[in-house]
Amino acid sequence: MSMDERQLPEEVRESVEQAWPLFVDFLKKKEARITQARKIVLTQVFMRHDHFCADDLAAELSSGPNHVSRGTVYRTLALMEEAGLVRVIRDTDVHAHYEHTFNHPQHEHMICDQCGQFIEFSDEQIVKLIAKACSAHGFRERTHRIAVFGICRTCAGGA
Amino acid sequence: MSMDERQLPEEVRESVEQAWPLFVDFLKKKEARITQARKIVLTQVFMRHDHFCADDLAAELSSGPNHVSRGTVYRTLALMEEAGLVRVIRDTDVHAHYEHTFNHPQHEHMICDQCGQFIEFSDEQIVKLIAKACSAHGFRERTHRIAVFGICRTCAGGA
DNA sequence: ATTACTGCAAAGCATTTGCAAATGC
DNA sequence: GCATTTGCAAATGCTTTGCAGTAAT
Repeated sequence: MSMDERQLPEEVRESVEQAWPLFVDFLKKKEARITQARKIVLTQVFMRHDHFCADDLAAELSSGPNHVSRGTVYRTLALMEEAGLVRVIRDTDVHAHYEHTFNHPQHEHMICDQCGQFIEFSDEQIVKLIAKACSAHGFRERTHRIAVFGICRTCAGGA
Repeated sequence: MSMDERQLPEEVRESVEQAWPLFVDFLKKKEARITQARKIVLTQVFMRHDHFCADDLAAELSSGPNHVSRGTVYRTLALMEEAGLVRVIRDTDVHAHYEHTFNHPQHEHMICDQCGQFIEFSDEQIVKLIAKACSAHGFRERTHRIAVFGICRTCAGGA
């Protein structure tokens, strides 16, 4: 329960010191509470260099002095995402989506947050730039996937 | 069990007539069998205009003359993906991945099929082009996600 | 005849949720 | 003190799997 910040690596402490006030503001605006558990989760997030999965984080916090339950970790991560402090880079939608590729050239998708509609678009330039980035990194591309999230014209304009 | 093709809409029948032989070739190379169930699933895939989820497809085939079990639908979809006839546009990886956004500007990812490593890259041009595509579609972007799948330099070069 | 595939139902597994106890305000 | 959170464990829901029967080669 202590959340003793003196034990944190320097750069982690720095990030936490900057990010925590932002989360506090967000929570206040939402009229939600500032709790120990939320601070512990936020701190643990910044302990990770980059990518992590919710479940690993939950496992790390499942024991020890800074114990936070699995459910709370998931709930807090959702809040942090809403606050813009964390980004989902690979999600598990309720289920997998497919499309057939036959007579259906590569294209990308915009997905409406509100109605869930998929809008297809394609851009040769983008495809080329991705290929370029790959060769710059010595990465052999098999396929790529672009998803843009936001609000579609209908949902934005209408009712 | 009949798979009576005379009842299929014209353009569906056409796609199936072209795609099925490709799947047959793929299965032969793999020394797998050409089965009724596999043809039914393939046909059903082409009945869908574009996006569909595995579970819906399974539901559609769970009764009626062209009955195929849920397990088989999932197994066949995996084969069709391997054959390149279908593309996953939104997947359920084992679990969700996150990253913090604080002091960590927007960037994209290359994900190695073999070692699972995430390689970060960013390209201002791509971001601009996506924004442009969005405004062309009247889509209000909240965020986007690019994932490139393939083989990383280490896995390609080494052992 | 073999051997792979299918169907079924049960198991897996990350994530979510209900509820009583705890904590922040 | 009152309302939100938390922890726990049970539920959820998509997907996978084991196994016995069935179909393809």
